[in-house]
Amino acid sequence: MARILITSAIPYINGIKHLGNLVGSLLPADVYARFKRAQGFEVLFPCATDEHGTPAELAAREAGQTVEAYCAEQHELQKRACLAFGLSFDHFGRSSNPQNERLTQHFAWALEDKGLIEERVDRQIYSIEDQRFLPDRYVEGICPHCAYETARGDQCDNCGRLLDPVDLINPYSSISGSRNVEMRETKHLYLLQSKMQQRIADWVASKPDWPQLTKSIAGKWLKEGLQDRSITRDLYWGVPVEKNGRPRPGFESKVFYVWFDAPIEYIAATEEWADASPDEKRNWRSWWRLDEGAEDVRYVQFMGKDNVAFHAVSFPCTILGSEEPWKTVDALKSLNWLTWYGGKFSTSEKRGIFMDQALELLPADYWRWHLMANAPESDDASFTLEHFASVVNKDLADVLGNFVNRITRFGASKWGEAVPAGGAYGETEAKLTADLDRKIAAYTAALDAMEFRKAFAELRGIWVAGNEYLQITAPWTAFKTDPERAAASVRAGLNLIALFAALSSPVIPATTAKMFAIFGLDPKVAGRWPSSAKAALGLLPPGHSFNPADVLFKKIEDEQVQEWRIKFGAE
RNA sequence: CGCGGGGUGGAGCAGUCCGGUAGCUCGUCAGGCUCAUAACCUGAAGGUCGUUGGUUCAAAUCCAGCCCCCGCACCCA
Repeated sequence: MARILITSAIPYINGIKHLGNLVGSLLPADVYARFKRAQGFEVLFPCATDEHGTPAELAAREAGQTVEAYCAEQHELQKRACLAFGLSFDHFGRSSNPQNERLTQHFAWALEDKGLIEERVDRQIYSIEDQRFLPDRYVEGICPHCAYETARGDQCDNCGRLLDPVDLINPYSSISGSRNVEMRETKHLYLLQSKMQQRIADWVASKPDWPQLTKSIAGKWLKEGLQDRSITRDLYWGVPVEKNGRPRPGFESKVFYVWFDAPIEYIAATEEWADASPDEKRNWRSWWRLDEGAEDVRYVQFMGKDNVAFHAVSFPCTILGSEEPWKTVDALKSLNWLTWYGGKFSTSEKRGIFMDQALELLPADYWRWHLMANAPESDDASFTLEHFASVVNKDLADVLGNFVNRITRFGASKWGEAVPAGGAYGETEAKLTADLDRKIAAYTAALDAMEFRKAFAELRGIWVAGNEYLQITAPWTAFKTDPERAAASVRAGLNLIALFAALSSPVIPATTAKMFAIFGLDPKVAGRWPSSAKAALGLLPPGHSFNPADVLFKKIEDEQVQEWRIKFGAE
């Protein structure tokens, strides 16, 4: 059976991520990983924090910490939040670890060897007050094209033109505001992406199954023509620029650009995963090297739409340019943005809910269900607490939770806490299983296609079918006239709980565990992806004992919504 | 002429690539049921698919123009 490698865009180190980041890549990747594991595939799902770059340096300085200490602390916070959300990474690494440093230098060396890297002298803005070269986005000034007053160094927000910061009129540092800046010459390494134009175009053309959004973004970049780009920066914090194992002359105070080393961390995190458990002799190269066993690997990436160009074009330049047999992405799922009441999630203005805060309000599954069932797939989607409460109350509490509650309570009250014997499945059950098989097939197909909204609408329909079945067989009525029939109906209902648990495991794993626990089932065995509803209805034999669970989901009250609205800055 | 995304019953969305009875969830209303978290099940009302024009036997779907909304502005994706 094929192996599946899954990555999510790695979260930047600064701060715990908000719900938009979560649903944009981390959560869909996790849902897909859990789905594929349940189907029996060998899955590897590594993740990491993206730690390098100017923002981390500045944030550390503001916090009065060294950047190393700052990143170590932030990494632990993020790791804890991800685990608490049930994100099932096989390893959660750090792009600042030695594995990534070695691999980044390896790729730079390989690219240079193939004539795809050259030194160029740039003129760049140096801020005397800040004692540093200013990256493009930290230089502001007047746009030379449209005279807009606060154009950023990389792009004018008024006329949209891409700019070179040295062309700005009256430039100043947006870090300190200082106008005491000057132009200095400095050497940088350039990745000659222009030479890769045809190879990337051919490679993209070999991926006809990519979704619309992905193809259009990649197509746009290719149409405009790939530009050579600088892959080094004048920073302290990053992968040092070396040559033959020594600091590269003229680059002693430079590091690789964060966007060059960050995607390499996908590979490095896999190496970290192997190194973390030497006893198991994990072979990370068998996941990434086509010459070392990776030809049976299917690689699926998840990311927000802003990251598509880097994954569909830039990172492939690095990989393909090396001319080494590295695995490249097969399927690429990109999501749009989640907005907070139609506006932006904002750290500084305290708008929106962050992962750690969310879990203080409600368990992870509440958020996971709502976010995935309403994932921003075709367009940006707006998160509102009102919508969240409505979806949780209806889908989780009323449809699924209530189903489990009504059948276990009724069964226990009439037959005791064991699956009732007696009666036999008949025509109604045959119709039910035929209907469920159709729905399960549609659900499975949607998950395979990574169409999450559609998938979870199907799953909800499966839960509803359980309630419909109980309504039709009405064991509470049948019990009076035909107890055998009622027993069969309750037996089917109890088995449906186990079936629903298995089917729900990708999205609400903690609830799945609770549902299996009702019957003392081992999730590893019972959690395997169901192939036949008919077989599923016979899983729990008569006499199998169970414990009616507490209510699975509590409803969200209007007062809570009001309270949270105020607390999290809803407009 | 900046770039990109979008306008489908009260709300949120699917359908648009590959034209052919307008679909789903919530909400509303009515009925049923009473095992269950005032829950569940059934049914109904409600839309000339932003707008104008074109192509066609036929357009939400194809073509052209126009209008409106949302991102692209410290932090952030």
